Amino acid sequence: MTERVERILLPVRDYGLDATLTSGQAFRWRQRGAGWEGVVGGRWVYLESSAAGIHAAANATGGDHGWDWLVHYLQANVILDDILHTFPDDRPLGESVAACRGLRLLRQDPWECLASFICSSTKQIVQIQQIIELLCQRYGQPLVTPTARSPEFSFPSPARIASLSEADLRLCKMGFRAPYLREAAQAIDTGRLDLEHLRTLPCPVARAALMELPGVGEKIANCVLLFAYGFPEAFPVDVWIMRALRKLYFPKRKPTPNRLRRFVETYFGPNAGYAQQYLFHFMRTRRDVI
DNA sequence: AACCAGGACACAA
DNA sequence: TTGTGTCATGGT
Repeated sequence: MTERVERILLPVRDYGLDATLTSGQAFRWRQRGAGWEGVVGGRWVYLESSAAGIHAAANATGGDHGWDWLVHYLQANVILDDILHTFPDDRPLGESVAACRGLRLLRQDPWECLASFICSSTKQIVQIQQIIELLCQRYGQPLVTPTARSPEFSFPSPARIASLSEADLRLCKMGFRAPYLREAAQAIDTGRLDLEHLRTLPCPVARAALMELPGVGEKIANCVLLFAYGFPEAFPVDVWIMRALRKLYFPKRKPTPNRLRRFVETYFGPNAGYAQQYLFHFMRTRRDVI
């Protein structure tokens, strides 16, 4: 089939593309040449940053709303300084911001984000990437890509995954998470959970709704609230963040879950989720410092 | 080669 | 409420 690649320059400042795409919030970006190749909203995309901004290449779609979908995904219209100014002024956060210049939060598709993080529990990021890639290769739909390029696949829909057996899913190396993913897909496919409706709800209500799903606890729910719905106060606490918080802010003895919740939602301010992402990426890339 | 990974859950005390 | 075992897989 024929395809035509369109290109654009998004003139965005303070955008750390590498940090953003490798900070464990999205799992389908692969380094290719000087940039990154991935799939957004069912389209193949190539991104490369330069001093002028982000160069993007994607298939022509028929000119509906131009590149709005990509600007929205990248959150390229967000004024990063406005976010950073709301952070508390302490040393670990200051070092994290300095080391992770331009780190952003993406605005992902809720289903892909939810499914990805259901597969994430006690897995390293590289393994999560492998699981997601297997899932897409096996059960996604082939996408139009530039010629002479390896085939890309869409992220399988809730209906598609709901139609699979647990054994089918285990072929993607997701182990005990397979029944969780299957049941979540069924809940959404049958309409028992409406992911679009969650956008309109207050953050705590949306969190409670997500946690109704098997295999979705507070941490995974917060990842979806932050990375897909854009609730900037959602604060996922994984093992890395827990280690950082205990060492930096609770050196005496470890806080109870309730104490920890109250701390992160008061201390880090209205954009606690952004602060969390900076601490997380800093911890994982400069392990020696903290 | 042990140890651990962007956890959740059932169950014990 | 807080602690422990279990689940599956493979990277480091």
